[in-house]
Amino acid sequence: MPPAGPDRRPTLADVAARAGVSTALVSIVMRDVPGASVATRERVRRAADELGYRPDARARLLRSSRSRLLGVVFGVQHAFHGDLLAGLYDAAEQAGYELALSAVTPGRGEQRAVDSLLRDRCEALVLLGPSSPTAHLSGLATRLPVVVVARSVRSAAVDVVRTADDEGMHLALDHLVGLGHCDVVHVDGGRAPGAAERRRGYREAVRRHGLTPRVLPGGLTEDDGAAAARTLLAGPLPGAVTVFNDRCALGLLDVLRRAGRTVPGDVSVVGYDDSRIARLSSVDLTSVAQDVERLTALAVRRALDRLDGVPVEQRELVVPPRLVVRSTTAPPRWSGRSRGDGRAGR
Amino acid sequence: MPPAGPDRRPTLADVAARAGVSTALVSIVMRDVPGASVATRERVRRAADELGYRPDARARLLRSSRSRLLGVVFGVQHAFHGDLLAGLYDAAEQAGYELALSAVTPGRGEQRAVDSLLRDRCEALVLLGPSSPTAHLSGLATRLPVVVVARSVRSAAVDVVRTADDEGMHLALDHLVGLGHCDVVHVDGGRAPGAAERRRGYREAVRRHGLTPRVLPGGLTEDDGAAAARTLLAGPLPGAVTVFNDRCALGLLDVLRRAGRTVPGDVSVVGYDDSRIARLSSVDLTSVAQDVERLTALAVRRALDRLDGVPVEQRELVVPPRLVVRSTTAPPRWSGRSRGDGRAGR
DNA sequence: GAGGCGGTCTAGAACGTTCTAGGGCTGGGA
DNA sequence: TCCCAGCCCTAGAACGTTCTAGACCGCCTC
Repeated sequence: MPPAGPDRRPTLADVAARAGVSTALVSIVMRDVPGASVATRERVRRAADELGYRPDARARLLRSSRSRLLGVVFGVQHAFHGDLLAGLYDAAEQAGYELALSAVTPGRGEQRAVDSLLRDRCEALVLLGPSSPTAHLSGLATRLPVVVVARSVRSAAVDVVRTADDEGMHLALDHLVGLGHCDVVHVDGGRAPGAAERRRGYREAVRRHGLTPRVLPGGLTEDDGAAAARTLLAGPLPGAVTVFNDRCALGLLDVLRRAGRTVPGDVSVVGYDDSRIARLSSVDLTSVAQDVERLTALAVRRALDRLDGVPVEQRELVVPPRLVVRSTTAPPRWSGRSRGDGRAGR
Repeated sequence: MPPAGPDRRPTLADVAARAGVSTALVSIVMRDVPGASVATRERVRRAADELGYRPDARARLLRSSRSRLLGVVFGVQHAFHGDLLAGLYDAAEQAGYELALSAVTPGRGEQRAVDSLLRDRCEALVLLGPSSPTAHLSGLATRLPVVVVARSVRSAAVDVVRTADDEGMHLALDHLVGLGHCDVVHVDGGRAPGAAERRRGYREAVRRHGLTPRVLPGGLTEDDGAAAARTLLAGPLPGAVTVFNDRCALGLLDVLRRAGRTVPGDVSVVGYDDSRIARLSSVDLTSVAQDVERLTALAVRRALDRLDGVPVEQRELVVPPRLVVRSTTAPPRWSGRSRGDGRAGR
């Protein structure tokens, strides 16, 4: 269907020649800005269609000082980043911006991902759970607005949009304590983004309820959870466990169940992220949900505010999480409240 | 550290002025091509560093006819696409190409993902498991080389790089039959890319072994697998099950085990993709592995061959899979061969 | 001493857009 | 009649690179 030569892409000039007008006018028509009569618009449009003309993003951006391009660095491994990407696309589109994606892979570090976006003349950068040192991020932020999502960064130069992870742990503990639990262990995320906040939130919440905290080393994969479960099985089982994220919780669940323990019968388990896996009917994991839509909308908004020089009041935007109660939490066996359906709050 | 004004990015001209040379010479130095003395190189490099100069990819690509840019469309939902991306980055880098990423999300269809890449002046397109109709892909391929990965397309215009899915199912069945199984059910992937080939491969292999095929509707998520498991539990259990992919297998495993059936004791299960989940020690799923490195290397190679006008002999490149035997497969209980360790081949 | 040659370097024209100035019209008011 | 405003349209200069031609210099060769 597309016509003729695979030799050269048609340009504005080709369309102009065919329609018998100037390139400037074609540009006007293609951008849908005022300055052309209806009749000409029609004619130009037809010529463009016949030639299969597509505007050249490079040339366009080269000319106009604003690139209306938002760079996003994401990790290819993290399912959660996929969700964030979807939200970012939506938010960027509403603001009239395009996204330029750059992935971090096992063979391609954050530095390289960022470099490629800088070459692309992005106006601002959105980094999903970056692992670069703070100093490096600060340096980057002197060049262009940098918004970090899902990790907290102690630097006055970069903006942060994140979930109130401590609050999420409070929700989890309120829920568990409300069910009657009084020994809740936390399986940690180590150095992963958000892990420190969640650990801190757990400690606070446990103390607030007058209980004693116990933190077990974990990580962000199922294997880390499985290892933690084995540690747990070595001693007397706690009544409940909060886990750094859903993946880790999954590994933990699996090992516990294979060891003959029932969930939530013997142990209650709370995950984090409310990932697709958690929502599956076969898993049905109680989990702390991050508000993806809000996180992404705020991240884009903040980047644009910085670009427009809008004064911002707080560098860090914290979005409240939400507890999604499913079937891995229930009153403890010994509590005499075992008729509870596991979905009741306090 | 980066100097002075956040007002304007330094350009070639700025560096040239500071180093006291022409822009052309700076260009030569930055590109590391012959045509400048060591002394000047040194001087220009220093000037560039001092200014924090970064080349502008847009302008660069605008000028040079070849963009050395490969467009990749991927689905934000699919973990497997993440693996492929990592491989594509490696392959592209070795060939001196850059990748331009465009994601398909719930709110952003394939068409839009492709359009944005076309505007970016990519030289060729790599589509990961696209769902567009064949006719549409053919149309696209008249504009620029199109390589489809992990889906087979009946169009003379587009190249395909995929795993020999039928062969994968043969491997799975040879393994199971070798263990002594004679009733193997397949849980299907429906309309998902690759599902048809795997189903066909299953049917062929079963017939070849003189057994009778039985295909159960499934899908690509854990929930689909869970549903299939419930169907299975309604009747007499087969000795073994092959499943469309690992995620689906996971859901199936979960439901079977919760119903008190043991794997591989009561049923053997084989997944597909050898995903990270399958490899986890707690899951340890026997699975058919796709050769990601080879798939991606071939995809890039093929795209470049088309660009260079190298004549290609076969439009479809089929990569053999590999069976990774883990602990979800073992001889059937009734077979009298129960002392087999489940890892033995035929 | 003329000519040629390799090594450095530069001027200026691309590349495909958008933007700034302005040039013709047409029509309406003084 | 003249002027001005408004519409539609165009010429030509950007944007930041790369590429093509060629200039200049010193040295070697004949």
